[in-house]
Amino acid sequence: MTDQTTGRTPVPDKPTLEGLESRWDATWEEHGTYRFDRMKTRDEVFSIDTPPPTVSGSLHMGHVFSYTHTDTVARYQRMRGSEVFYPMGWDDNGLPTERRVQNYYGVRCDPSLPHDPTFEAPSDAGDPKAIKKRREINIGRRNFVDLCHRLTAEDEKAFEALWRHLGLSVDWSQTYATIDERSQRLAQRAFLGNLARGEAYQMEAPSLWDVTFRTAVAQAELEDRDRPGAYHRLVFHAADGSDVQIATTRPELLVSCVAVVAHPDDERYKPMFGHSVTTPVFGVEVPVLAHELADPEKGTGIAMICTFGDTTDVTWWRELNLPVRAVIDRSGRFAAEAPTYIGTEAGLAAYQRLAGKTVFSAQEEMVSILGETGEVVGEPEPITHPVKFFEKGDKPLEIVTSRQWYITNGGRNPDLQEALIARGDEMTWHPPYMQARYTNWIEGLNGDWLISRQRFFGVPLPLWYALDDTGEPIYDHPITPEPADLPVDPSSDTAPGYSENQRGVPGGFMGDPDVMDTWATSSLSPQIACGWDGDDDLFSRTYPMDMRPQAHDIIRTWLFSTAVRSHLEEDAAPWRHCALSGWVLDPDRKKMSKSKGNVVTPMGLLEQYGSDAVRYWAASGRPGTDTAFDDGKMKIGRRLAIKLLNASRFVLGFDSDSGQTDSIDSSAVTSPLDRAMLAGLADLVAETTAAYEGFDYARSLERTETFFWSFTDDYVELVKSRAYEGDKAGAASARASLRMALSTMLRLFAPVLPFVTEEVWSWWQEGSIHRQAWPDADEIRAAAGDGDPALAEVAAAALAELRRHKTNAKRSLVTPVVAATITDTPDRLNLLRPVLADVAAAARAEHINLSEGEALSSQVELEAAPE
RNA sequence: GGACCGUUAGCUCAGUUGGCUAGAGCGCUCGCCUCACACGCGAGAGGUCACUGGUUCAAGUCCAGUACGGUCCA
Repeated sequence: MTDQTTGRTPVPDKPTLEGLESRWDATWEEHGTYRFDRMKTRDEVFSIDTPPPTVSGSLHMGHVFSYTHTDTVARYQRMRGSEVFYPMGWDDNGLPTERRVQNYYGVRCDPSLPHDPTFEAPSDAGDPKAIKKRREINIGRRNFVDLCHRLTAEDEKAFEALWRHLGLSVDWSQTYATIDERSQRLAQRAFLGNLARGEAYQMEAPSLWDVTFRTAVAQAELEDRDRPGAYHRLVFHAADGSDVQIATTRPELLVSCVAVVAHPDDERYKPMFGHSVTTPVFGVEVPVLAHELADPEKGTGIAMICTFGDTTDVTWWRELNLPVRAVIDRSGRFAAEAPTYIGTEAGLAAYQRLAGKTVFSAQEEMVSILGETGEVVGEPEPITHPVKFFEKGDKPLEIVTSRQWYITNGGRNPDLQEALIARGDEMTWHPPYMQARYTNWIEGLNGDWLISRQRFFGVPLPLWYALDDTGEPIYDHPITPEPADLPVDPSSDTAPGYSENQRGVPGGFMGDPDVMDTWATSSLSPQIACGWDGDDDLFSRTYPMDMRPQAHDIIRTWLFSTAVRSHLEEDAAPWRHCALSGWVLDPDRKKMSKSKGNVVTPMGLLEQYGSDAVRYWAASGRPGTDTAFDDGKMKIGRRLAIKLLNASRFVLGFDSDSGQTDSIDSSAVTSPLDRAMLAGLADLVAETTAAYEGFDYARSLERTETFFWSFTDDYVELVKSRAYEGDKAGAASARASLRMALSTMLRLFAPVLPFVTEEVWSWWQEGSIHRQAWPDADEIRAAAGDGDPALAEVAAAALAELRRHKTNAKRSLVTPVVAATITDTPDRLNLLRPVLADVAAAARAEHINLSEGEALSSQVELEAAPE
């Protein structure tokens, strides 16, 4: 029930946490509590670049963990008086969504199929059994993309509902999706800018290729996985009739061998440099070359260079100016046509046995051919070696030569590399050692950023190519759209200066079929959020952004690519602070991930323990530190929230002496114990403020919590009877101090426990606690006057000493004390004297004698136990 | 192989520029219906601060090395 005149709700008899989330979320929405006021100037604004979560699938505890950290900082900044700009985006383009749509609807995209305007989503969507029975339906690209939009729209709703339940103080009127029209326009415009400035270029080059997804992948998407393999010793033939044994893990690539290579200092092979050898089976003559990347310890110390077995082959190919002899096509199979450089009948016959085979079966076939010709020595020697995989794929990557688009990122330009590393110094890293990850990644780059993807659900590359008289595309001069026409889809929009019936015909045009890498759009999140494409006013008030939070595993991808784009576009670092959060580990200290099957879904936990409790767990994880999933910690958080309700009920149960429920009369604070408590509180405020200034929400929470528990366990017990029945001044002092402490601690807890603190605030104050001023240490210190925190500590220790007697006697704590003597050092007794009356009252003692001694001890006589 | 992080009570973790007898919570044991709270309160047991050496009046803290665990990159 709400009081009509004050807007306050009365203190309930039995306060509870149940239902706080939906009630306060609705109120905050109604009052626009987290709405951004765009009239504020840049120095008044704190802008947060929330990395848009990928909407495919579900949110996991890692999201809850990391986003809670961000929210605590957002709430702190808001209370400090900053106007917080805190938009939320969704990153829904790209492969994960495509896979999800394929599985959910049981469809497959076939870009060669025409658009079907009458197509409707399969009615058995979401039913894996039914889909398995009927098999996948092939649909055209536009129909497929429609389904992607449809599914992600549902996901976005579910995500927003969860975020609201968790209590993120996001301005929900400021959402975007990296695939929405505005983001597409912006991403294409940025790309065209890169192109005009020479930062984007296309190149026919070897690139890593996933044969399952049939797309190129970038360096940032790679991971090494250890796989079993084997060295096969192949016999090459020198001109003088001698043989050379060369060990390889990929004998099937023998046909694409272009050279053999050994270390320049390797005495075994020095005499052969400059000469040539012929390959077994195929009889192709290849040179013997020297290069320091050839490892004398590996295999026989001399390696064959193929097109392309691994990234070292690519390096050798580039640095040694070798020809290309590609045999594997984009589906990962050997080409049907035998290469023309095979000069022998036997070689051609051998190739026919490989044609059309996958890499795996071609290897078996090649080994048996080598066995037949006797050009393999001994048994294969099994080894385990790292193999490159697409992080989302499950087949080893092949290297194929293809025409791809790149954005420069320092991987081929030392000056740019240095400049990007220097950008790292413009940002403050939390924790600081994370900057090393950024620097190391840039130093290890070996190529530019490959941004084109042979996929469907993404932002199209905004380009067309003129076709020459034979129908071949003229890549050197791509046709670009007018800025006003953006966004464009070159596969359905007509190139400027052409008519649609010229598509695909000689003398006509073709659209670039590729889309951009997801990160080519999401790396522009500061530009998208801040209105770079036309809202210069907003941009000037929010960019560069103040804070970018993320988990530490995406430093190399998202963080870095965003830094690249801001550097190229704005000549600036995108943010002032980078906050890195750790991972959520399962109790066995393994990273929680879907593939490991150890994920816990957040909504059940939020409902079971309450959002504040789950946030408490999350905020206990220090910045950058991996944290074990721990529902025990959530139970503690829940206990804390309940304690706050009950302690508040106690404090607010006393009538305010001024008659105003919300007022605090600091001049009433006269008792030494009250002043001591408030002095400690002032120290707490100073410490937690400093912690938040360093983005250390965990430290702030820990200190506040410790203070709060001793407040309830000791201080409240010590002043309880004085507050109830003390003399007028003593009671007034206790009541005012209790209120001041409550008001302060509620605000200190508010960033972590937004629901319960708002609930309690509403019992006695007007407006949202989340728009109140952060507590001021000086103000509290002024009220504390000459207060010394040591008095409160001595009082608590004395009370504990008296409690111990009752506990040891197995008596209730309310058992009256007939006689008591406390012994302690003179110094501590001097601290104790001013607060002795409060100690005696809390211990139910009429009188306490003091005695000087070496250390704290006591003699106590309790009232006789009833018979 | 390179870089970074970590190792403190059974568990999860604090411990700031070196400075009293190393702390908290959970768990465990025992007790207590106490006028905010039994979803609570009180008390107790529990540690060779991974190891070795060094600096210092003084080291969990600083330095060097080792071991183990983790992450990122080759």
